[in-house]
Order: sequence, then C-alpha cells, then structure tokens
Amino acid sequence: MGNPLSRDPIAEAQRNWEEHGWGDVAAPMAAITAIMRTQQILLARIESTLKPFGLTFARYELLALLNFARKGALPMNKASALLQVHPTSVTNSVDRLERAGLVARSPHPTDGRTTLIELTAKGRTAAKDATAALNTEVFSTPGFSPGDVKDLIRILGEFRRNAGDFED
Amino acid sequence: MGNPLSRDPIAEAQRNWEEHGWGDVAAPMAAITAIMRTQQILLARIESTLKPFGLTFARYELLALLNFARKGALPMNKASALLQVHPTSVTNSVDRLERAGLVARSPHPTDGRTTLIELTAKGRTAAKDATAALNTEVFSTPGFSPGDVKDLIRILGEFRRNAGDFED
DNA sequence: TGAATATACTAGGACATCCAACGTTTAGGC
DNA sequence: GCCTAAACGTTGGATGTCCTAGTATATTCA
Repeated sequence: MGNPLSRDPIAEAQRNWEEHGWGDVAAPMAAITAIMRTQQILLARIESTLKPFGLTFARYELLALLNFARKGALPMNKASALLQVHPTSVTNSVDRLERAGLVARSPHPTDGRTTLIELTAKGRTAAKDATAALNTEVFSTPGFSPGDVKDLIRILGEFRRNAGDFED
Repeated sequence: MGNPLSRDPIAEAQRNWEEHGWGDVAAPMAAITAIMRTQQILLARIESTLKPFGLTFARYELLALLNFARKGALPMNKASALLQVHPTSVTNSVDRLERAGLVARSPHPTDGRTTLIELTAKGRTAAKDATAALNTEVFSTPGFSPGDVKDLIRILGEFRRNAGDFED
C-alpha cells in the first residue's frame, strides 16, 4: 500500500500550520497526528500477528483480560469498563468469541441481571498462544528505544489520567 | 461509557506481564497499549468536534490536504500516498465528500488514468471552519505539556521513519 | 409495593478498512 | 509500431467497530 515518501507528511503539515498563522498549535497538531499514524502502524502489526489465531485486537484484549482474571471469568460490565469500550462492542466480541468456542456465557450466581464471560479451555490456550506470538513478534521489537518506551509510558499515562481514564 | 477507574488498567497489565515472566517485553507492551488507548481518546475528541461539520477525521484529513495543495486539487493516488491509506479508502471518502458537495472529481488533463479531486468553494469553507474548530477545541489544549509534545514528535517521528513511512 | 435504576441483548445504521477482480489507460521492451 | 506489463480508479464483498434506540429482565431504594 505504500512506498516510503520522500518527506515526512506530518512535518509537512506542521510547516503548513505555521505558515498559516497557527504556529501556537502546530506542534500539538503534529504530535496528535503522529499518534494517529503510529497507532495505525502498530495495529496493523498486531492484527497480522493475531490473524493466524482467528483473533482481532479487540477480541484478544478481552481474552487476555479474562486470562488474568481470577477464575478466568468476568461480568460483561466489568469487561466493558476495564477495556474502556462500549457495552455493545463487548457483546459483539463475546458473540464471536463464543461462536469460536473460546469463551462461554454463564449466569451470575447472585445477580440475575449480569452475565459472566468465562474462558473455555480452548480459549485459555488461544490466549496463551496469541500472547506468546505478540510478545515475540511485536513487543520484543517495538520500534522504540527502552528510554523512549519509558517516556511514552509516562507521557501517555499522564494524558490518560487527565482525560479521566483512571484516578491514581 | 466510562467513569474513572480506581487503577490504571495498563499499569495493571504491565504488572501482570511481569508476574508471568514476560518482564522483558512488559514495558513495550504497556507503551503500545497506551498509544492505542490515547489514540482512541483523541479520535473521540476530534470526531465530536468535526461532527457539526458533517465530517469524520478521515474525510477531514483529505479536505485539509486539498486545502494546502496548490490550486486545491490533487490526484487520487497522491492523496492515497500522502494520507497513507488504501486507494479504496480514498474512493470511499471522495464519494461521501462529493455527495456532500465539498469536493468534485475531474479528469486529469494529460493522464487519462488519473482523476483529480478538487475542492469546491463550499469545501474550502468547510475545511477552514473545521480547522479553526480543531485548533481551538482540540489542538490548543492537547493534554500534553509543550515539552512532552516535543518528545512525542521526536519519538514517533523516528518510529514512523523506521516503519518505512518516509525517508528523510 | 412501586418507581427508578442497572444490565444485557437485539436491530439497524454509519463508517472505515482491506481484498480480489475488472476495465481503462499509459509506458516500456522488442 | 505493437504488445505486454504496469498503473489507476472503481466495484462488490467481507470484516469489524461504534453508536442509537428500544426491549426485557432484575435489582435497589424510597
């Protein structure tokens, strides 16, 4: 889909912003646009790594979350909150994961409204295998230096806290 | 869709990774996940700012690109390359923008294969207004300190260069 | 008990992305 | 000059995400 460009299009945009008298917001614009593009690149890598497992990133995240939960089960609404996604998206993901035999729905023992999502044995295996693949194929060579990784975690952590993701 | 959580779910994931013996990739995993989440937050802000203009981010990017192009026109394939998206995605965006009267297709004067995308007067106004809105509502208060903005531009710029986005 | 709230599902729609395939047009090798 | 290869944009199909709205059920609290 793309050969390398001769010039950085985001740096170009930043220059355009400055020339049009928006110099005060040119840098933040460039940073935000760069985050958008970086996410695109990373997502493509992750999805191509997960494809052999029949997983998308959204479904993998849910699987990984369940894998870390005690007893491998979580209520739907907890999963929605922890993954920061819309409840209907969780329903959608669970539908597909259930159809693939990786998770199962079960009624909550005391609260009749909530349904628990539970990892099946097959789902636990898939979670482990997919995680191993991501670790070796993506996370071990992230494209950031260790120092930059540290900076990113700090910068984006502060951003997310200020955005209301969590209080800590 | 979300009240603040009591703890940072990404920091939590990082801890889980370390406890499972994947300490060597725990930090990159956290950084990459943070980029994913940050992109989500920023995209939501941008889209809600663009909504009154009947624009999505993908369509706005195309509009802004045309607005900076000399003569307000670009070939489809140039737009595809500069925006780093699949040609069919550009077709999709142009279809919708054309239906909204913001751009127009026209044949290339010398190369019969390529079609030019051209800003209409209405499109140029929309581009200017939407940019002004983004500048005041999003980019002026990005949620990053000026120093962090600078770091992000450098770190993500290097990443994108290494990923083959551009050569410079 | 009754009203407000919480939970999850269904249905429908908007949107973006990618892929395979196609017709048209151009360019390059011979 | 011709013919093959490549480039370009489009179509149709598939996938996937998110959102809104409405429904049904269950819980909580006044």
